[in-house]
Amino acid sequence: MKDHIKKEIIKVLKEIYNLSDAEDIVEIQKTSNKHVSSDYFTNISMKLAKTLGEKPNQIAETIVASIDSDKNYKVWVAKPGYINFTLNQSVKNNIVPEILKSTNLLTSVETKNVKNIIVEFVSANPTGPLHVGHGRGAIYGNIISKYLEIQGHKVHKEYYVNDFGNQINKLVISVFSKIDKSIAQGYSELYEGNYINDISDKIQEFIKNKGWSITIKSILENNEHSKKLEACRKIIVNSILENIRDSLGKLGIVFDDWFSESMLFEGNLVDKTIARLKETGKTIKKDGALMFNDDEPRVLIKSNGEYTYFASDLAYHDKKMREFDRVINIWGADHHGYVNRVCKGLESLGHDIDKLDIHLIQFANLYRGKEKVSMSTRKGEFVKLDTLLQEIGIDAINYFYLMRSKDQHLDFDLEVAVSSNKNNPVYYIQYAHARIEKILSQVPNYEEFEFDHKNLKNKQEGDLVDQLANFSDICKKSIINLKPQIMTNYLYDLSQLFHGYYASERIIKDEINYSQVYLLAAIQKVVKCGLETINIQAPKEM
RNA sequence: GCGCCUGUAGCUCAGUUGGAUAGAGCAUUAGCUUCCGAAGCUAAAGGUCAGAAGUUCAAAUCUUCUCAGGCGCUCCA
Repeated sequence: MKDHIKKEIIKVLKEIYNLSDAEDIVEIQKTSNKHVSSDYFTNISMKLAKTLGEKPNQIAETIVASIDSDKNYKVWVAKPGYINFTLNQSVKNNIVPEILKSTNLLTSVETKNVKNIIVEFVSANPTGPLHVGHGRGAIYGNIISKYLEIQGHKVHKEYYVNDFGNQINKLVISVFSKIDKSIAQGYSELYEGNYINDISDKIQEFIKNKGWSITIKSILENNEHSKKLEACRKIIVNSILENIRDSLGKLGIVFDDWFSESMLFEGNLVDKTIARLKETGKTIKKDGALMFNDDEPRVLIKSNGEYTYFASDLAYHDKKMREFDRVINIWGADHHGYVNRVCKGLESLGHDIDKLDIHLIQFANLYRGKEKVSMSTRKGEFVKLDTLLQEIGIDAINYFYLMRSKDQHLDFDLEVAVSSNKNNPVYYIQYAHARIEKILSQVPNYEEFEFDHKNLKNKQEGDLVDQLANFSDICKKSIINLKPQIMTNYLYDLSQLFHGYYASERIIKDEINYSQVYLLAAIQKVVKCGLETINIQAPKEM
């Protein structure tokens, strides 16, 4: 209908004003103002006022006078020159059967340009269980991947495992020092927490089973035992990774690959990447270290010969850039200072930086009522993601982490998230779905009756129909632009309209208006579809 | 000091490509059950869109500056 109106306007403009570029300047917009009872409007007369030297109102009247009359809508002018189009309600009502007939409500977001995309997210260091600080990135990365899949792209979800370097050594020391306290000497800020104790038990059992009759200290310090140390290191890292994988699995997050940093070194990829970087002349030697010469020199190889995180990260990204059409990283906002460095490095390696998309996620604060929940990672006193899941459930986790733009700091109130009332948007939306289910179950034969577009007349029905008609646009905005919060907001608004309607209009009555039942069925279908796209269940009863 | 994000009602936040009188929820106040789930609904009240200047017929939205908050600027990862 929008396109039809646009064509009509263009036609008129060409006739009256002989405008050759009418196609480019005519815009038909959806009316969002609540005080104006129109569905679409155009601002074309304001745009033309200057060049034509006429008042916008006058131009609008002239255009309207030339528009062929159409049964489907009314055209009218409003100051200072808006041309409004009010669609006939019963024509709009046809969205209801259209939705019900559709086998896939999301076809409008499908792409013709299918790409091979890697989404890397979470990638928390394997030095402890996931805590609530990891939650937002995990849920966000998962939905971004899903959104890209809905669009038809080939998506590869990857977790980058930093199992190389200092923090892993520190982890090993932390575990070993539980067996022999003297090992901790000389180290500060070792990892603490029950999980460290659990793993040290595991190591002790492993050593016992192997029948090794050597001290834990000698495994660590004696070079003869380097293979034994390596075996222990693997057990430690793997048991943490298992825990992480398990936590993510409970959240419905499954990765296609867990790519390990040490693989980069085993395959000499880091050296190869650095060698290529050297060829570009962008590296310098300074104070015995090899540096990438960006705005500021950035260390690749330390003066003691160790590689920095930056070095292996460049190798990793180099690999991703070669293997995929589009590379997406989900990082915490605290990494933003690092973005430029990686981009510059990749550019020097000859990559098209437009292929790389780094999503920085702002931090989320958890509250229990007014009290802020501490996220301190010191001494293991953090709230684990598992604990959060147990407390509020998977649906609330998804919704609350997705309800705000990634650029927005997020305040997440646990008391609201566990409440079973209208204060909790998740319950409110799910309740709408369940309420409709209850009604539909009482008229199981409704499909034997015809939908009549003339039988939805009141204001609330009109508002609901408009909101249903918006769904396709909302999907585009949310799914194509990768903005889940647009979906959560839409579903909340739709539920609100529904609950108001439900309270004022009785559906099951002596003479049932089956068109109303169809309307509810369409609402339910849209709610369900919307919830599914953001990984939330649509319960039939609750 | 430099960089990124944010600033809209008492609180938490929507606000589409710049459009008409600024939108919800919470909290507050006043109401609504012989009836499909009150796990709900209706209404009132609440605004210097951080501030200033600019662009425009039109600015919460774009530009510049100022102020405030969060985060980052290691031979850390």
